[in-house]
Amino acid sequence: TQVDLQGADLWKRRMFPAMRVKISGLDPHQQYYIAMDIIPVDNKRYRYVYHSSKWMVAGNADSPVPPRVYIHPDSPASGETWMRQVISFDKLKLTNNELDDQGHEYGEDLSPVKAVPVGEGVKAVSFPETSFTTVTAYQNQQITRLKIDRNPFAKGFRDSGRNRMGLEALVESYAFWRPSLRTLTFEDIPGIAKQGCPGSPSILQSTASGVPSTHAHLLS
Amino acid sequence: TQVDLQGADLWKRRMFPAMRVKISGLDPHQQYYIAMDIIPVDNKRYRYVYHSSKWMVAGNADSPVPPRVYIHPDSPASGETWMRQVISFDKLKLTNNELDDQGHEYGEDLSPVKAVPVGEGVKAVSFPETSFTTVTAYQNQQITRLKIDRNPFAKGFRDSGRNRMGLEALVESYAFWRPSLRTLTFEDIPGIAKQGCPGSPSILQSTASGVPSTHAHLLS
DNA sequence: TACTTTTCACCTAGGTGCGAAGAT
DNA sequence: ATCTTCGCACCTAGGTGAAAAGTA
Repeated sequence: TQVDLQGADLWKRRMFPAMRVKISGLDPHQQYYIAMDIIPVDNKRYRYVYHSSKWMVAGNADSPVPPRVYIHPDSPASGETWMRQVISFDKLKLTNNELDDQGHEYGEDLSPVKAVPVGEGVKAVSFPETSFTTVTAYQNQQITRLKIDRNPFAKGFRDSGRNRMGLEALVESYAFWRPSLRTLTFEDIPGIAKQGCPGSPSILQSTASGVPSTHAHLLS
Repeated sequence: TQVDLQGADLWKRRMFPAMRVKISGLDPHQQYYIAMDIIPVDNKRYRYVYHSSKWMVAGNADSPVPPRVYIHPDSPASGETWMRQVISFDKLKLTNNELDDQGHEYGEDLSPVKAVPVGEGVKAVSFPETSFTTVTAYQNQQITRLKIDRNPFAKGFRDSGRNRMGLEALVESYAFWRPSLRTLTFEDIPGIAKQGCPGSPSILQSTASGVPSTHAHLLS
């Protein structure tokens, strides 16, 4: 999935199809912290070659960034509360600014290994299917349309002239801003993932891609 | 202080000069719930008589309303967290709807005695200086001006033609949306309280007045 | 040129007082 | 008539993609 980290505030931009997780197996009466971090897939940067419609290696990633963790704002809460409904990380913000440590996120770490959350009784789970690509401009018109059609804040760009292909009916059949269980990816939309859109782990220009993962901090 | 519970959504209206409290003496490592409720001053309703500029008794209050408690959204938090900064109840909403129990507030109880929060180790503190009057229309132009000048959301009504008396300079000298320590009342604005504006405990038309008080719930 | 940062029109979401419309 | 409720213009606060402006 491509994530736009371009344009305006390169400072702080939400990750649009937000990470949404359902948890089970917690102690209902125990208090938990739940956090999320992002790990780079590799240390390369990519460039989109238009005529071949592919991502080509275009150098190495920026200098490694100290790992950061986004603690879910509902933390701490009881296991009962966490398990009651889907946990959404929709307020997490991406940035490439190394100085920003206001609980925001943006991984450009070298090591592809989880190493961030230190402490007692910490359990980390990684979701490879949530890997995404940070871009400065969407290189796929289908992705642009998805972003505009499904993000409420992009409604201003929804001129009906943009939706013209047959895929629009399928997109519309999905609930608005209600992604599927674990997380909303393009796999949710039939036809897109299978066409092989160029959104797998890779980089464009200056930003890195990574694998968001959730970490459940078990505290006393 | 008069609180507008009129016009649009009689449903849910914020209490504008919000209740703001600073707490000390808590156990820093203990978890606390902090809540607030409102208690009626009496069971009468009042009418503003224009020529005499006074509130006159105009009947009895509406049927008693089951007492409701507004739990501060930061609850639960450690004593250290609570004591670190001023606790603001600016998201508390007033309503006269008896069915609304979505954590909203509006007291029209008969008993002037605190009785709401039951539980272990509950401490309740009442602030008589925060008594206010719910009205359907502001009966005092100075109050209207204060509401418009100091509430960011009422900026659309700030035509400079309204501010003309000498009091405006004093109002402007105060920080915007930063009331004094315990709570923002008209006592914060020199000249208003001393002129005896008709905003002491009393009622206009259909709504009740009350004394907001904070209750610290000490839990394990 | 090539890349980064700022700006902007256009939205969502919600809080104001006021005036019109409804209800009794 | 009086009282209640609804609608509305006008704000705050913040999230979009696109395009302009800045930077080397």
